[in-house]
Amino acid sequence: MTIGRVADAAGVSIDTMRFYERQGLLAKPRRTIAGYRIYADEVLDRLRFIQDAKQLGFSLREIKDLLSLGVKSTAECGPVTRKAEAKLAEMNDEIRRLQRMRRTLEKMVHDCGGCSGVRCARCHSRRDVTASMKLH
Amino acid sequence: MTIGRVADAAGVSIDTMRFYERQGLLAKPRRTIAGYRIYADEVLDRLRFIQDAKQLGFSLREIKDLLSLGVKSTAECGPVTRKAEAKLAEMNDEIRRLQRMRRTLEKMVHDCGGCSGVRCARCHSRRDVTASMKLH
DNA sequence: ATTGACTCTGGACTATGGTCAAGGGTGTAG
DNA sequence: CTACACCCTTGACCATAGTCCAGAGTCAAT
Repeated sequence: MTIGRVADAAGVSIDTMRFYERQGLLAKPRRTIAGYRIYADEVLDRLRFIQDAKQLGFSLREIKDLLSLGVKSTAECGPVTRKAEAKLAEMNDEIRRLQRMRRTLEKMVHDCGGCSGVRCARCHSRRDVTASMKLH
Repeated sequence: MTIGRVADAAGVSIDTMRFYERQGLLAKPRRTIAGYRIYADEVLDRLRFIQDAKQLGFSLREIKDLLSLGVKSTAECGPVTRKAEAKLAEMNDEIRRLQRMRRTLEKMVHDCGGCSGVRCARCHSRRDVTASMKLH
């Protein structure tokens, strides 16, 4: 298959395919004499894997690592599971961070009811977060 | 105050100060004859505001908007509240997105116990997310 | 033979939030 | 006077995940 057919079948752009190749997520395919890339069907599995992993929140860099693990070994899933668990921990941190931000922002909106402006000259000395945003 | 003193006092770098100025978050300060930036103390309030808003998850672009609202009007906080509420909605979306990803990833890790590799040749036709990552 | 669709490479560009370096001028202390 | 710390501007660079473009070559059909 040429790059265009693969791209269509996988729902990615030709540019994305070439980009993934540069990034090491797709192996360098063989070429025709003219230099056209020729792919075997398996590349579609790989592209599917990449898209799934992206949806799970993995970065391309992380997906590359996952792929290199999976390709090397069909006997142990430990490393993959560990990566997944590490990612899970990261995601939990990020969720908690967002939740903290949300609480603070909610509080700010709630405390504001009908006040006057973003900054309050009387707040200068208060250094809890949002002190400078606190409304009268 | 010169830029270096302000930067030290606010805990940002000189480069950051100049960057904020370019981005329109800090007003262009007056200059000495030699061209040195001279700041009044109020710039510290502004920098504090920026840091607080950053902690709340606002982008510099959004902070710029908040500042322009706050500066223009001391009489209405409606626009600010509305921006905060819009941000809140965005954050809720993002939290939910992350939670969905987390659930999927948790499921994948859980279903995996002791299996063999990242990709499974038998999964080709299953197109729910993680089909391509599902382990035997 | 020519048209149109496809492919190639290399490099520039997007947004975000800065950081760093080069090459120069300024200010102050000894 | 000289050294050193500070400041100036311009412009390049980091990661992320691509997108887009120019200019050239290729392939298939008419």
